[in-house]
Amino acid sequence: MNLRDLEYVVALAEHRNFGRAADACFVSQPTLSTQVHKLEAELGVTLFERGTRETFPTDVGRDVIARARAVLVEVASIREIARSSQNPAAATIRLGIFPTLGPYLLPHVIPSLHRELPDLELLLVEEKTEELLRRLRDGRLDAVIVATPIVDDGLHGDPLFTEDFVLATPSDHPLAGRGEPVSVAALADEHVLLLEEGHCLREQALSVCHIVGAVEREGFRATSLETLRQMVAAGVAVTLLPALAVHAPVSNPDGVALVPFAEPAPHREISMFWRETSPFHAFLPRLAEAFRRVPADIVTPPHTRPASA
Amino acid sequence: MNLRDLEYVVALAEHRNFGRAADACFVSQPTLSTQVHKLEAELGVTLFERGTRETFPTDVGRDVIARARAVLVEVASIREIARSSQNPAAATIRLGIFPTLGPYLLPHVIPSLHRELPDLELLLVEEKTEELLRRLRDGRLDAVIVATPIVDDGLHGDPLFTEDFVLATPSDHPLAGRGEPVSVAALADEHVLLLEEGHCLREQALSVCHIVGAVEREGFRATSLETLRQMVAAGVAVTLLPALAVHAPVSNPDGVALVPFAEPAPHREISMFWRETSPFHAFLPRLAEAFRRVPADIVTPPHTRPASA
DNA sequence: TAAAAATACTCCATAGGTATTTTAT
DNA sequence: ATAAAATACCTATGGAGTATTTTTA
Repeated sequence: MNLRDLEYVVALAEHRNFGRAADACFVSQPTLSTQVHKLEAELGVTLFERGTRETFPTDVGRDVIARARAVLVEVASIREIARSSQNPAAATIRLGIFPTLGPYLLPHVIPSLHRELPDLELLLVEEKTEELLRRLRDGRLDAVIVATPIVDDGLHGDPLFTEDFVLATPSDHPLAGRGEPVSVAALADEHVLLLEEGHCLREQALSVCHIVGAVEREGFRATSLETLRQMVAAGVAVTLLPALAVHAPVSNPDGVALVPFAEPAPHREISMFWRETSPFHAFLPRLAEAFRRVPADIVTPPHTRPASA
Repeated sequence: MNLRDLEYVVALAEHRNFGRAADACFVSQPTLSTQVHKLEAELGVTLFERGTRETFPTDVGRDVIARARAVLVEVASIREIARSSQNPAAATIRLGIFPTLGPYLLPHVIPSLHRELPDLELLLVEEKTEELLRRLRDGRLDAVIVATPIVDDGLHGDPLFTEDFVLATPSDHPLAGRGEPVSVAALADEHVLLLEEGHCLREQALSVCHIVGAVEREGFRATSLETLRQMVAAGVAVTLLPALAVHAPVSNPDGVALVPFAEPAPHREISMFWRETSPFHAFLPRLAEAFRRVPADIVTPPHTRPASA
């Protein structure tokens, strides 16, 4: 058994086809085929059921491949430990961020980040929270930025900031008023437009609705925050938008009125998470620090009670 | 990098000497030397400081070696998963047990265990609890039997039984009486003989002493339970012995009187622990079950309140 | 001057390649 | 009939050996 063999079985489990797995490993199909065979012979078990159309792992195969993945993650971290001992700041970090935050947070952070850590390479991935955490746990991501609370097991979390929600209404909506803060209670009996299932913003807005007695606007579920915004502009209903999504450099379409909530405003807590065993464990607090550099008039720094106006 | 290289650096970190590490890996010194060099070149870091008298890991080396160990544990578990898929009961289990229990528990369990699981190979290790847990966590043991509570992180525990303590006194001691149960409170103001530091039996007996106001007999600390027993026989002082240590097939020396405690008797909880990620995770409950087969007149099965007489 | 590690060099096991055959739908 | 996997066979990288030199306490 050697590390290359483990890459082969992991690739084969992934691609379910010897030829494609071989391509992914940059070897020929016979090479991958014989090596997988040899590993099966060495272990004395069949790891894959070969079908002509598709190849898939046996029960033992699944267990073995899960361990093989763990081995490869450890090996990658050995390489990273060695590299980072030369220059910790020259890391390549695979960072995941969820869709209703990423596009609005990154413009505030990336420029200064690039200035402070010029050798840092950030590979950004935008996925829903559930997928981000899955990828973080199995080593496909090095860190994620998500809204707390999360069910964490073996993950280390570092709070970044608290982001208030604001009310977005069609301009001619009664609640639009003249932009003065409005109480959350004013939402009672409103029909609120929400994102589709799986977005954490949907759950966050829903929990606000449950508290004050608002209900979801039936029949429409937006697939992105931008769609949501456009639907409000089209006069369909009101919605909750996170603060970063309504501040410069983001511009708001005509027909949408933004109404801040009176304190205590509904909000969400944003944190960065990584595996305690990550090879970047010592470096990631510096990255988190950079992500805290969002103007305090947009978000609230962690461990700070929102000041009542 | 390949798995053999990782074995080399782990062995070298262990033996702190190229020649001895090479012997341990069954290769020649130049082979190990060149392979370690190549790995250092590949990683671009020095993993070991070479001295003529001794060789030891650099800071990066220590981190790398820790990960290398983790890799090798995972690889061992891949082999074990494959093997156990053929015959789960033919496992070779490295089982640790602490010194004041092992010699008295095993005779009650091994014979029937051997009958029920004839293909099972048990490698028994007797060490103090702290060392057992260290070895369990780093993969040198597959399971341990220790007294709860323990600080567990990622360990799975399965309660085995509750073992009462009995009072052992010199035969001419006032508390010896005629063997009738004696209250724990009777220990107040007694000087109790204890084991040396590091034995969990010492801590267990000490906590009983603290409750009733007994103190440690100064000047003597026994290094084993058998020594303790002999010192009681010699009339030095009283002590607490665990139930299994005073029942057949163990025989007690002349000059020692055994006095049971009245309910509720002081006792200790014995459990088996293993890593949640152990390749034996599915099998070990069967082993635990076997270790519960101790006559109920000696110990109390788990989740059973001791019946008041 | 000894003990330990590094170097020189040789060898061969095996990972990997190409060409081809076998298998299953 | 066709796509996929297995087999045959060849090549060459690199892991492991022995013999020897270099290093340092």
